[in-house]
Amino acid sequence: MRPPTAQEAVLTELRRLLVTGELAPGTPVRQETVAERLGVSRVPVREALKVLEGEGHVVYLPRRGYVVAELSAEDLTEVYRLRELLEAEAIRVAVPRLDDATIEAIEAVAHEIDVAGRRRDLAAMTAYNRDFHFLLFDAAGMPRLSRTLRQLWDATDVYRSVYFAGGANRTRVKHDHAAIVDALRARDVRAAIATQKRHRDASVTAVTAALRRD
Amino acid sequence: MRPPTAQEAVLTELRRLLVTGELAPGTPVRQETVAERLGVSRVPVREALKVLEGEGHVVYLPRRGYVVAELSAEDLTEVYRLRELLEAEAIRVAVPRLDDATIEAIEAVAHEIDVAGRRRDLAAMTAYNRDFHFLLFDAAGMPRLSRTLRQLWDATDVYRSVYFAGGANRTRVKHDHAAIVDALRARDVRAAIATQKRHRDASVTAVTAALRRD
DNA sequence: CGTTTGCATATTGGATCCAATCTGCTAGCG
DNA sequence: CGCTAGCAGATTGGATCCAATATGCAAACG
Repeated sequence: MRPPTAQEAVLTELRRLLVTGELAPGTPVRQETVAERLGVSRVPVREALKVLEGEGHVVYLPRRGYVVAELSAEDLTEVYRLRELLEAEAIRVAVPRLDDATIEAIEAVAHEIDVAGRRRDLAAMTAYNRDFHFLLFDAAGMPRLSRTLRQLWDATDVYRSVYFAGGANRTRVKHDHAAIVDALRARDVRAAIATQKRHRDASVTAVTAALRRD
Repeated sequence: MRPPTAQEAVLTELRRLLVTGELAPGTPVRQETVAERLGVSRVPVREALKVLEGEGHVVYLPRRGYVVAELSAEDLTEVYRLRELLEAEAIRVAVPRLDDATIEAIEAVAHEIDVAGRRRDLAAMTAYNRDFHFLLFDAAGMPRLSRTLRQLWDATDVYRSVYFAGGANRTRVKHDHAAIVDALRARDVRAAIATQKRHRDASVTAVTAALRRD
């Protein structure tokens, strides 16, 4: 019963279609199609699309409609560079503020990723992975930073799921996350930032490779 | 002319109302009121509001409507901290890429700020001031960075205009801008970043003071 | 006297309808 | 044979209408 309004329901569903790739980059989004698929009129669909436009998931061409955004290789590098700067700041602020309960919550989520990985549940993995990292980022207590980081993560969600698909990457992720948790426990800011950077770099090369295959 | 669609016209007008403070922080935005004031229906108004919601200019409460966002002191500090990180990156990338024509354009805009200041034209000053800084930022060739920075600038636009109101600040701004241009001419990244930081810090203290007066 | 219930009004959310524009195809022209 | 004009269908943008919910006030109740 979460969505009291239809626009939110549409938004949630469109997001799902976008991250799973069912709505592939480059394809136009027909308002009528989306509307009747979800059993609503075009009005809430248009409002949801405006939100997605602001997040960069779709591009809007007046009188022509909305098209699923395509990510260029340069755009991808830029996203990861900005993540590097902002995630470092988030970790810098968050680590000294972390309480034990939060660290344990983070570790618990890391375990969930592993469990989801064993049953090859990609959707759950990406969702838990996000939780893992944002539990840490949010602990900085900087809502605007969190929001900006979420935007950057959103932009590459479609492409990042390919990273989890590879079995070799899964063990790597598990190892990286454990290393991050260790750094948090030790309250070691430098180690946390460095580990997070290595972790991120591993995924950017994988995603870049996936992007080139298009 | 420019706005082929009504939603864009509404968006532009609402932005103006927000930046000038005619729509003060905390006041609810009545869709009907905006609609009839601009001679359109509520539909394009709602789409424009969704964009502004994404930018953080208004907050949306389902079934209750939109309210002009208020900026807390913590939020302000956060915005400026993020600007510090991202503007440094923009300058780092942009300065080595700057050609003489761009530097002269930047200097020309600095002169325009001064001219506008002499005739006490606050609106023109803030607009030119923005041009001055974003000519530099955009030169980094990182569109997503530019977009993020614009969002951060937008968030504090209402409050920043008070800074330009003070005559003492005007001469300070003139001096700072000249120092920035000098650093650009010398292709001195460190100096440019340091100057920009001092410049920004001066405004944050002024804006914080203005905020407390609320 | 304070609290709560019920009702009238204001306001939002969504559906439907119509106008404007874009797309693709066909036919006419040079 | 290629190119342009124009027409029909598709699609978007916007207006209007109706339903659902929230708000404010007043009267009834404890």
